[in-house]
Amino acid sequence: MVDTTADSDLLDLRKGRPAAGQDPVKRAQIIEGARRVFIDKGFEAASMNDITREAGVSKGTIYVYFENKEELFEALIEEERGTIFKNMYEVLDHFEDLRKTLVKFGTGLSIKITSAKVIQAQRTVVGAADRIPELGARFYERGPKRGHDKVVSFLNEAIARGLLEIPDVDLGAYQFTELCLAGLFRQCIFSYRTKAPSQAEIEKIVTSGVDVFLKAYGTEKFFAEERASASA
Amino acid sequence: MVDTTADSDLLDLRKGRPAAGQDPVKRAQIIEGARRVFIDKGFEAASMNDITREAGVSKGTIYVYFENKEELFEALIEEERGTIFKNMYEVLDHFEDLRKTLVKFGTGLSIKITSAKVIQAQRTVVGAADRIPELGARFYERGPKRGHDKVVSFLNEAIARGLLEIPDVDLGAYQFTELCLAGLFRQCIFSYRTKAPSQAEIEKIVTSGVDVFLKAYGTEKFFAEERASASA
Amino acid sequence: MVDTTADSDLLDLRKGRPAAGQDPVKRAQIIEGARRVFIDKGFEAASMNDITREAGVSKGTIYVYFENKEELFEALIEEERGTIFKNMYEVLDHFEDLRKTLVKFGTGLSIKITSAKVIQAQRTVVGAADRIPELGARFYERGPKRGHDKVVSFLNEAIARGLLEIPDVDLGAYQFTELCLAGLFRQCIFSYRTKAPSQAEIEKIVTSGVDVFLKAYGTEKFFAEERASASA
Amino acid sequence: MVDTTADSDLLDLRKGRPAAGQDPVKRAQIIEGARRVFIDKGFEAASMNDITREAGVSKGTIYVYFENKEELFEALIEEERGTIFKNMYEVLDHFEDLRKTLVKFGTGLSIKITSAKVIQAQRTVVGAADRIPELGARFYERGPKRGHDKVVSFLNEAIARGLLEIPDVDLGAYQFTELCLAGLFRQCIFSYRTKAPSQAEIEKIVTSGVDVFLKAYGTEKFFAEERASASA
DNA sequence: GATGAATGAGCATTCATTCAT
DNA sequence: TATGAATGAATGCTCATTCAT
Repeated sequence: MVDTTADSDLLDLRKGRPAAGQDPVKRAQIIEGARRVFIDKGFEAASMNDITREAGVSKGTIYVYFENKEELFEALIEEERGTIFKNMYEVLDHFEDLRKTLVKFGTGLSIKITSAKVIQAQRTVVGAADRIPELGARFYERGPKRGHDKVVSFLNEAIARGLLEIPDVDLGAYQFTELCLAGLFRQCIFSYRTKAPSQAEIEKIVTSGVDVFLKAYGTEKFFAEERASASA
Repeated sequence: MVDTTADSDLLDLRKGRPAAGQDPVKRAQIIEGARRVFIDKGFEAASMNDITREAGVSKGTIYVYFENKEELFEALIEEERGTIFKNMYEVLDHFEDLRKTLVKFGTGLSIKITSAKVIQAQRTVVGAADRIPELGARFYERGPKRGHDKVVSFLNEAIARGLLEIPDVDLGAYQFTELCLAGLFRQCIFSYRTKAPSQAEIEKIVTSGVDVFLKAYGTEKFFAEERASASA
Repeated sequence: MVDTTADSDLLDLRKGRPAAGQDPVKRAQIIEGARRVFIDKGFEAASMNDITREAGVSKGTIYVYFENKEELFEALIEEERGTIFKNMYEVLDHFEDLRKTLVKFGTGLSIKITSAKVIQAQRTVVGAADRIPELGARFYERGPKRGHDKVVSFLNEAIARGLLEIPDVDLGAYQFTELCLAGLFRQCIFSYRTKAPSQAEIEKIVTSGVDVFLKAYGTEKFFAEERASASA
Repeated sequence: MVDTTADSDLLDLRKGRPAAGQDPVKRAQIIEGARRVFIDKGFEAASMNDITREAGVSKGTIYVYFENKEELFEALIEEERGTIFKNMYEVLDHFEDLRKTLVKFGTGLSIKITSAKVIQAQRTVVGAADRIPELGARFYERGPKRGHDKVVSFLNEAIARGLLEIPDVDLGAYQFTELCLAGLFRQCIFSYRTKAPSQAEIEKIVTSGVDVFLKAYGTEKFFAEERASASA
């Protein structure tokens, strides 16, 4: 009410009670409870009571932080997406050896996407996408789509360097991604596979996928350079 | 339990009334109603009343034929799977021109899998897969998996004929399928795409996919034959 | 199940279970429970659970018979209105002695409108009219308004017979009704009076009200006839 | 309880901070917020949060000044009553031309009582009267009843002057008031009329009402004087 | 064996009230 | 003393399931 101290900064460090719906700790607590319940049961089957119990906050409090069930779910997915796709594309930022980069990136991508946690999250989004299509769309747009764009950029760079020749880069990027996941995504999401593929399996798939990709799109120059560096 | 006594109701013209939950006509009738409702609304949003109405049978009767909503859904999916993947693989049965066959098969596959109806069904299965993992597994196993096996056979035939050279045929088959769907499956299932891709788009993707596949795995012999038939 | 007997008539007398939402006994039971609760607590404060308990039927059943709380309340009011205003206007149907008829009618009207039960019902409607104005409007329209129209007809008859002379018959009818209730309605509805006025009190008020009304609107002819019949 | 100690907070410039729930300024502020919300939404639909916002005080503070929602509402009605009926009866204080005075008073009364705001307030009181009968009673007693007494006084004055002859003055006063409202009150309170009647309509009703009243109760002397002043 | 009326636990959401700060 | 974040009982309503007919 009076004179906040002079060193009051961008971060409000006062120990005072945070404003309604503003306490990030409580927010995180709710999201964490929601994660457990939504991931475990799916959107429809999850009840706000379950979340209340799991989060250890009262019903009313949840509704202070989130307008309704749908918005809470969206917030969770937003978080989840952030976590999932974080750092996934860094390896594409510094252009070095083409094949190695593609393998490294493809491996990281496949591991992430087929990890148990991420598969469950994706299943939940897919299940909810039926009733809230925008939600699924938003998830795709800000997750996989963004990644796709990064791949396109990277491929363009390789084309500029004369290492690749791709008639339709956009399509090429999709092909690359799919080759890295060959079969895994569908197997996981339909729970035909009940646990994530091993690193070895993924590496085998990705190596082969990259091989196919490069055989199709690699230029003479690329193969010449590869032979040269191999004999070196 | 089967033969009801001779004084069986005059109205029942079939040979003896079937035991409770045993009449296959009624069963089909229920499944048909369930199909319309589940596909239209998804598992959670579908109400047993809707199904009752759509199937034209009473609530009680449904519960004689199926333990509960979940079991009815499972039965439907079992059926649906059969319908979806039926005839999809016929084109692979008669080996003719390799590239043309692959394109034709790939196109049919992509159209089917990305059709609104099938995407809906898959979304529902995925959504439910979390709670009933066997359901998703069974769906995959008897649907996509069986198709995959057909592709493997076909590729083996092509290898036998010296047209392809594939180190890991199983993996190659996955790669082929994924190349035909490049990006579409994920876009559809997350409802980033809200309607099925056009035939033209699919054809473009499949043509490119087959091209990549053949560049990677086609033998000298294959390309020689292709050049020959082209110049003919 | 087949062949309802030949004498099946307009009234379905079968003892079979009535269709959903069609059993008039159950309907009456629900309405009766609703009456007790709504009248006791008012629209908002009455809970569907209370009504469930009071009516001795399950929640679901109420919702089979009535779309929602509001509609249940409307149905109750509809009934209530019917009960309240039934037979109230019969006395106006056979034109006899003017003054006597007016007194008789006015007395009946006042007794009805100020009876504890009716006052409570009106209070409930008024309380609800705030949130559901159409409801109050409908109550007025089909209750008091209809009565008002009957009074207008009656007064027109009297005018035609040369017994009354009223510049604005519509207004005259309102004046008559208000004179019969002089003060009572407001006193009752605000619960300034906690019990219904006595018959004696009402008779006194009505007699006086009719007197005022006739002094204002009675014709020479009317008074002449009255004098004549008095001296007879 | 009143005198807080000398070291009272520097910020409080008033003579000692009032004891909890004792500051009349804050009390008025709360009542004012409550007025806006209760009148706008009715008792049930008004939320304490709305009032908090409208009054600009905290939830806790309201609960220091008023035990609960009901009590706050009661306090408001107490106030409101004062406001509504204030100045309504001034016109009766100076006896001048009888007919004109009655018309003027009747018009003012009808306009007030049928104004949207006042109807709203009355509806709310009526709605609540069932649960808190004393509230309605007190409202009537200190509002309409007090007005009624003023009318009685005025009529007695007119009787004393030989202008009126009324066997039962108390009843006459009720009759007069009702004649001025002929039909309007019930129409408004049941929301059959959704907006207040026009000044013209009220004037017509009141003029007619006063006419009826005077025809019934006016003395020879009154009519003689009126004829005289008319011909003057 | 079939029916569909009835059930009541369950849902998402609101809001009067409390109490730590 | 004043605050407003947190509470959780209560709301209207739905729907999978049961069981008397």
